[in-house]
Amino acid sequence: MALHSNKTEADSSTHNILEYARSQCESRGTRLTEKRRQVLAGLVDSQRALSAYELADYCRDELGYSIQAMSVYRILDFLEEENLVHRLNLAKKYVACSHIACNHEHELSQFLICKSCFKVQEITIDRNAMSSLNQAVEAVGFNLTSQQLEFDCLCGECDD
Amino acid sequence: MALHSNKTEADSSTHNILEYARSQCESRGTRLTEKRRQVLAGLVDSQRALSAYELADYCRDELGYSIQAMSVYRILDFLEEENLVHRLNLAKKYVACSHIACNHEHELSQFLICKSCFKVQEITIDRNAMSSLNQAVEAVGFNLTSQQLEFDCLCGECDD
DNA sequence: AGATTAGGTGTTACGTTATAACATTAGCAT
DNA sequence: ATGCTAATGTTATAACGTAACACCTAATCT
Repeated sequence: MALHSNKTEADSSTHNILEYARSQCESRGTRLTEKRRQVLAGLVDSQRALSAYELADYCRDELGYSIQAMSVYRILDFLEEENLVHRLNLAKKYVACSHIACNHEHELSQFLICKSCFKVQEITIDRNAMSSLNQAVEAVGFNLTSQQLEFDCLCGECDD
Repeated sequence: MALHSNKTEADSSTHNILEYARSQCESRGTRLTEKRRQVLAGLVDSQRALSAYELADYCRDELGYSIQAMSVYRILDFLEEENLVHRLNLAKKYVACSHIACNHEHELSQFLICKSCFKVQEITIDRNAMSSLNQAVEAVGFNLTSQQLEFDCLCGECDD
């Protein structure tokens, strides 16, 4: 029995995503280093939103990778700039972009975050509703800093 | 010159709000203690969103009240239960409810938070837009935990 | 009034998220 | 190899928040 499970991090979908990430970075002239690949793999693999510290633990405990929490922060910053992960301010956690391996240009999406189990669901809100929101905001002299909104939710499993 | 400015915390509008808070607590059988009154006064007086620690500093430096940060947390919890303040999760700060001194039943409101100066503006989003948002959320099996949404913004003064 | 009880506040310690600063290592170019 | 830049390791610290316990004050009961 191994010291850690080291399960097949690279199952088919994870593998596809990492391949996409590699080509994405290559085309942008950035480097998807081994550590960065591992952090992204951990986040994809977990299928949840994780804090930087939780992600460091996950990489160590579930995948056998050793990455310092401080490095995780830096790597998450990098991955966010590459549009591979999203920082969720409300939950103070991070998720892999659900559209990573999609070919189509991704729509502007919003994030539903289960406050209990931290599953994250991306949705795309009706254009009229978004435009009505933007109008209401502008009417009082404000502007949204991002159209990628986040909403505290309960998912079906955690809701009573 | 005094050790602190101790400016007239109880200008007319602040005074009205504190009077409202007192009657509100009285009718609910809760106690608006001196410390609680001071914390609320500080938050109203600042006219911004403040963190618990910032509020403790504000009370000390601007109003001459000495309140421990830990007590501020407890008092903010109390004031939130009394519907006198709102916790803003996105900004990790707190604001006095803008409708405190209004007589009319307050509409369900959303909070626009300037990420730069932390001014907070409450708006009420179009009913159709809110219902369309709720439908989109429910369509994927989630539910909003609160209709009092928060949006990261820039206000007119801070926006370029 | 005095005793009892509950509520409120002071105090200390700790947990979590995040950043800063500097040392060290790895990868690349000349 | 030399040197440069990027990436990571390491340590310290800041900001936000909670937990636990001690102490004090206010309300209630007899």
